[in-house]
Amino acid sequence: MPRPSHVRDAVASLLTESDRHGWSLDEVDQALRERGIAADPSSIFRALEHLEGVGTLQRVELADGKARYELHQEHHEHIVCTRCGAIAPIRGCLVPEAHEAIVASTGYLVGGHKLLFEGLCPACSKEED
Amino acid sequence: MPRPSHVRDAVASLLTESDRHGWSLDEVDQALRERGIAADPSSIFRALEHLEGVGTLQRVELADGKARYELHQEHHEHIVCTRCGAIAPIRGCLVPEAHEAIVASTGYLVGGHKLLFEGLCPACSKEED
DNA sequence: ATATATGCAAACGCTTTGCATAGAG
DNA sequence: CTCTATGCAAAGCGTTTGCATATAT
Repeated sequence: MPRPSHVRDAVASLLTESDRHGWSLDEVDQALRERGIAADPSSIFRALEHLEGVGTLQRVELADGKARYELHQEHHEHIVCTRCGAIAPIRGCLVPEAHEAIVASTGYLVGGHKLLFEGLCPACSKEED
Repeated sequence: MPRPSHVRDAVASLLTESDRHGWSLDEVDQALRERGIAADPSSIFRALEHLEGVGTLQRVELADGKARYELHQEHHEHIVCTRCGAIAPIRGCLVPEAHEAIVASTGYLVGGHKLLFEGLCPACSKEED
């Protein structure tokens, strides 16, 4: 029988209770510490891995080379601030059904897509004068 | 005055003469060896970095965490084969002018986007029966 | 003589794994 | 006793940098 797993539980609560997207391992680590929970990075890694395996989380790649996780939910895109790195979700799908056109031009069978916008978050756009 | 730079020149010719997109450092290294040119990874890295700096190449991120380079050219997207990793370009822009909608929903000022399709390349889709 | 491209080796950041331990059932 | 979550330490992997060397001008 499984033992209680404080790290895994803490990671799950954190990502469930926050509406933040695209958590890196370090960001999870830091947020846990702020909640008074110190956990080893490898434990957080395994927690994220496990929660992805059971379908609670999904891994997203935001083109900065870091593994990022968020609640597994309906398809959506992200926008990342090029100045401070803040990540916001963009609900809905902005990519038209271009599958046929892509098959025609490349011969590839399209399985899915990842769309990432870049820009300035509200706070950073103010400070840029 | 600059000295001749065989590594940099070889990298530039390679990426210019091939129509392949999204070269990783390792792929460049291997292709150079096949051309009979052995170069240290750090030299290839610096060559890519330099060629990006002078505008010959551009760095692209294809969500696998590797730094990838290709000829600097007009905006286009990519599709990557989930089975063998082959990369093909998709000419034109498939993302509608959703900037106003994104500003409305997120408050971010949109600067650009990166769109990556995933699928099966022609060769792999045959072998999948 | 000066400037720079290169190789070599090592540092680095982040991810991942091996191993021993501790603690719940 | 058995099984699993955890910490600790170390290995991996790709990128990046410091340093000494070689070489063209």
